[in-house]
Amino acid sequence: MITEGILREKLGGWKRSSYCGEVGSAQIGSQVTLMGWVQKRRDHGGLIFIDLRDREGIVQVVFNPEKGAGTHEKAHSLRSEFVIAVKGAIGKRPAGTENPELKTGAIEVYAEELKVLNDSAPLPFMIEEESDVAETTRLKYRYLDLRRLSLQRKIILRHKVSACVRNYLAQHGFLEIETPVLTKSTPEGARDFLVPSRLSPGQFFALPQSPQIFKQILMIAGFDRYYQIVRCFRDEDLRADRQPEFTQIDAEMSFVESDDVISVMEGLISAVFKEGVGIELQPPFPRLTYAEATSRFGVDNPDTRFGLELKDLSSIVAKSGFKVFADVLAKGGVVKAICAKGAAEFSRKDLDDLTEVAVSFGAKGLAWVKLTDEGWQSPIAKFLSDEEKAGIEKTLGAVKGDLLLFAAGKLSTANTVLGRLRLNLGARLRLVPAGTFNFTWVTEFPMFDYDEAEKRHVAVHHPFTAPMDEDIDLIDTAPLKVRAKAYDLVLNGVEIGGGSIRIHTSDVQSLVFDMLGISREDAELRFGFLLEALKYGTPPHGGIAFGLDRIMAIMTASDSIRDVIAFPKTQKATCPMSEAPSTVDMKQLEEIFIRIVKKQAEKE
RNA sequence: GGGGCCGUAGUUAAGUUGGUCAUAACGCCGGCCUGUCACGCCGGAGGGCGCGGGUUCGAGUCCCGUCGGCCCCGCCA
Repeated sequence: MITEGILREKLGGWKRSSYCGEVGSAQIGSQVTLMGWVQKRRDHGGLIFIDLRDREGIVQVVFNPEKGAGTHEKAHSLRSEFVIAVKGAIGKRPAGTENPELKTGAIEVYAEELKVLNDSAPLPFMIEEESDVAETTRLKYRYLDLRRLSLQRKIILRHKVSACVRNYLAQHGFLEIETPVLTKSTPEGARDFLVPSRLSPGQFFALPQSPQIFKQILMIAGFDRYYQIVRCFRDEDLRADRQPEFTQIDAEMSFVESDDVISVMEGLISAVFKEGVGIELQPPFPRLTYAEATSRFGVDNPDTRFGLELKDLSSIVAKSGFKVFADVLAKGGVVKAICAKGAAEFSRKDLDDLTEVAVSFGAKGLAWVKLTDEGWQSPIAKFLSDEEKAGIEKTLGAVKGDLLLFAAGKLSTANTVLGRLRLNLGARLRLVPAGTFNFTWVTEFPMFDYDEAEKRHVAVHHPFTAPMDEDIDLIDTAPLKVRAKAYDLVLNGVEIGGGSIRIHTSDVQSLVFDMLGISREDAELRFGFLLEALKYGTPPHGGIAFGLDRIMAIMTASDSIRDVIAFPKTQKATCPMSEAPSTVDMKQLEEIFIRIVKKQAEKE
């Protein structure tokens, strides 16, 4: 009896005959042995119903006092999440008692023998399909959270996708080769996680932000095609789609150009989405150049599931009497706008919200126009001529009932502001169709960007990306005009992967380092082994890396990648379950020659 | 580094202008119940409102600070 000490029986040679979720009408009449967790007990005093759960699903077990009083008595003591084994016969449920909600709802198990393998303390929260429990609590008891079938299905699907990736890439000649986790810090890019070396006092390993250099070295070594499903580490602030450790599907190929990589990877993504969500994608996927993507959608990761594209009105309002527009244009800026169909009825509050969005992305303010029965309703209407108004309406395809939103300023600012407003409006107006997967390659990224804070050029992709052949002479003269052989794959407005053709000659690599303000000495110190390797017969090569977590999040319609990672971290990069990170013993610190320096506030 | 939202029983939440407001549902415990699957019915236990100050005769309710969570900007080659 449970009340007099816990009853915990041994398996005693019992073998499971199938998973709970796998029994069905086909087995009616046959004997089964099932093992799993008690999802729910419905005790009628006489009949007792137990929903028995394992990773494949739930089946109803019936305990009847007339079929073994001892077994029935034991069933009475069962509680949620007790671990049990049941022997019995599969039977068709009596007419009218079928449960269409359950996959196994046509049948039930008539229990003859029961073993209570383990009990369970009362739960901190219920194991339910859909949970509204606070995420911290769920993460603290992640093993319970993961028992929820909805979460198990996501983790299981992730496994299937990984298996599919390995299968596809192996079939296409890619070799799975492991690269070091303890590696060398490369100051370009994200902040590194550092690991002190006990055997080299004062020196540190870094956890890889990606296996970038190693996979290039593998190409130099002649492996021709490499892949790895690999953990990467970046010590930056977290987001819903960013974890400090995340998983990449990483691949590299030799003797290829951009189109070759893209083509093989379209096959991979198609295989993965067939496996994952059962849809047949139709490669080749649409492509946009970076210039076109930012011009039409405002961002380099365009969500192409809906329209609401940006239009340039600069030429129309070039001689405008509206000072804000005129001033911006005089300074070389642009005036762009979007037209939200049917949004003329937006309230003052709606417009305030949109203005707030615009300002948060760098706008000075937000000019708007409602096209109503009375014509232009807008704070700026009086500054614009009829001719200008007509031109704006024509360019935007605006009609009565529409709302027009304007951004004036630097091209990049105007694009960003309208691009983000577009996304906000897309959600607000429910323009985004559910269940669609729109893939777009974005190509011809700029090689360099200018970092105002650091007063130097930085690589938009990474320092090993090759420039486009026709732009190579611009590196010295007009670096910001140089386009790279880089490509991102965007799915529903989310960057799910990116890659490039790499520089495979040491002279071009040195030139690019020069451009990035990395001195010869610095380059030698940081990437010396790569520069050295490039000298010894490096084949042309390129590759790509996909964010597996993001792909899985989209496939499973999850709001956060935390839902597709078995053990994710909180926004402060902690693990509520293991309570990592934590302090360590002084002895451990001494061994690695580390001393903790307290923050000023703590000293006092 | 910054902005926003949140923190009341195991869980999810309600708590008016500060004064029986500590409340509900689910869960849990006990009892009854042979067709339930949000089982039903009866009874019961359980928190002092994230933490620390302050204002007040009196504070989940106001103020300050702090910790934690989530979303976002910066950051993330």
